[in-house]
Amino acid sequence: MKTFLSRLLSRTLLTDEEQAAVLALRGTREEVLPQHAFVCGDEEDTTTCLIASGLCARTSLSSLGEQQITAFYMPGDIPDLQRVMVPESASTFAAITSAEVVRIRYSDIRETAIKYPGIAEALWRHTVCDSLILAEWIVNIGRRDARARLAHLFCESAVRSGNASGKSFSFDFPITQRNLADATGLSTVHVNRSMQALKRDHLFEVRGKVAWIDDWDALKAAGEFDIEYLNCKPPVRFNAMN
Amino acid sequence: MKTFLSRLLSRTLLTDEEQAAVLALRGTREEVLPQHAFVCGDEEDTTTCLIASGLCARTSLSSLGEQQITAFYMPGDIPDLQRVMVPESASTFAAITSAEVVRIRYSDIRETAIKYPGIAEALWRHTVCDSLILAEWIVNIGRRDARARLAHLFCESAVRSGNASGKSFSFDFPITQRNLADATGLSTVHVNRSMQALKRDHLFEVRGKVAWIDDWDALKAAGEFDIEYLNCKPPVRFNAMN
DNA sequence: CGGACTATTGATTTGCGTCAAAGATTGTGG
DNA sequence: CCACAATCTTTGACGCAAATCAATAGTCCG
Repeated sequence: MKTFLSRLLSRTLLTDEEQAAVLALRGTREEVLPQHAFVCGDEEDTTTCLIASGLCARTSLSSLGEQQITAFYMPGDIPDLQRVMVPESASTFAAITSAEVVRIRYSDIRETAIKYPGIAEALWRHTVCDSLILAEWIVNIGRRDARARLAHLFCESAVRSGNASGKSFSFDFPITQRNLADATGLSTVHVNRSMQALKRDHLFEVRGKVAWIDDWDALKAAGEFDIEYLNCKPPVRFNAMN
Repeated sequence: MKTFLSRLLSRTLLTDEEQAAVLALRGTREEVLPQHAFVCGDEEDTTTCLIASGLCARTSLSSLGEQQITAFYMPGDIPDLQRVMVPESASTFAAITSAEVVRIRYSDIRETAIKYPGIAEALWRHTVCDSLILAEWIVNIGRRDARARLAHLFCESAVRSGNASGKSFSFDFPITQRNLADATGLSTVHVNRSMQALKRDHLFEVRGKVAWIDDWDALKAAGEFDIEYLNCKPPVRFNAMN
């Protein structure tokens, strides 16, 4: 629950009492194997899943059995937070790495949000930030070629990993080429070739589950990446802090 | 403000007092010409725009000057509602038809939401429903071919127009082929050819700004359209109605 | 050490983009 | 009410980015 709280605090100011209320949330822990799905959004399920560790993705299947990843989620995220407001919006998720998820009843989250307006604000802001990323993905998939599409995704990953600084740096990158293909709407073969091109140009490289960025500015340019949409602003609060 | 209220009421139950508070919101009215942009999201702007009439779209420009539409908005929608929570998330919108927008200070909306938890809930739910559509668009653009992509968009439009019922029906459709190309990530030429294919198969046709659907089930199948994500559920409320 | 993913490579095909130009609509002002 | 401009739609020819198919290497893990 600690990671969840710090994720909320990164965007919204919370009182000590509210912070305690977040930490008081309880759920049941669950292990998920790498590359396995873990929520099929059945009707009876009344829980939300907090990612405690590992990297996960929201996935949708097209009729031909092709997968599309619509978002990545990191520890502290609740990928189906939207169910607090729209319970019938079920989705499927997959663990990229091995992961631990904590299933929290969404009615518990809802009650906490009703009791503490600051928490409601934090959660609402969280869902908004999520949707800003979704809109950017539509632009990415709809209008950029393979190279730029991948570069953009790598930039986003770099910033969200929290390691983006300086001209060159590295960060954990457990995402397989198949996952990248699912996220960008490309084929695995073409992802492979495009990544080789990025490597050749000394922009981006993956060696053993670690990503290496040589020239951050050049990679951002290649992906037409504008960091704004990730909203890395200091935390705010509009509700009164009584 | 009436259309806005009824849009909120379609998903969330509000008390009479809350309804009055929504109707009490004030803004300045503005006309927008067809196919013209109308919010460039400059720093100083502190307003949100409610669509009073007309059809609008959220647009993003790629570096090559190509446009991507990430969402369509109808009367009663507030396309940049997210700014209530994340004010720096500015975007550009374009009127598809001639439109009237009402600029409301987002601080006004925020204060109303703080005062009336039911309104906060309604707005939060509204942003969630928006983002469900965004996720579906990612799947559409990422994994479906031109024909299915267009069919899916037509299905969504049909449902959101409120006219979808029976085997065949029609509804207003002022969206040009260029707009469709911008929304689906295709070229106008290919949109044209794909629409001719849909017409040949008696699935979908546009005649003079009116869409005609001959075989609703077949069109849904062609677009792999599952109405669930549009969340056409009766209104709910989780906050207490004191 | 063997089985199952994951990555890489080459050959071939195709859906879709681009370019270009001709009609069809629509809207505007004289 | 017509003329003319602007936008939208349609068509054809051509090229290319990316998909598909298929097979070979790595790599990880029990």
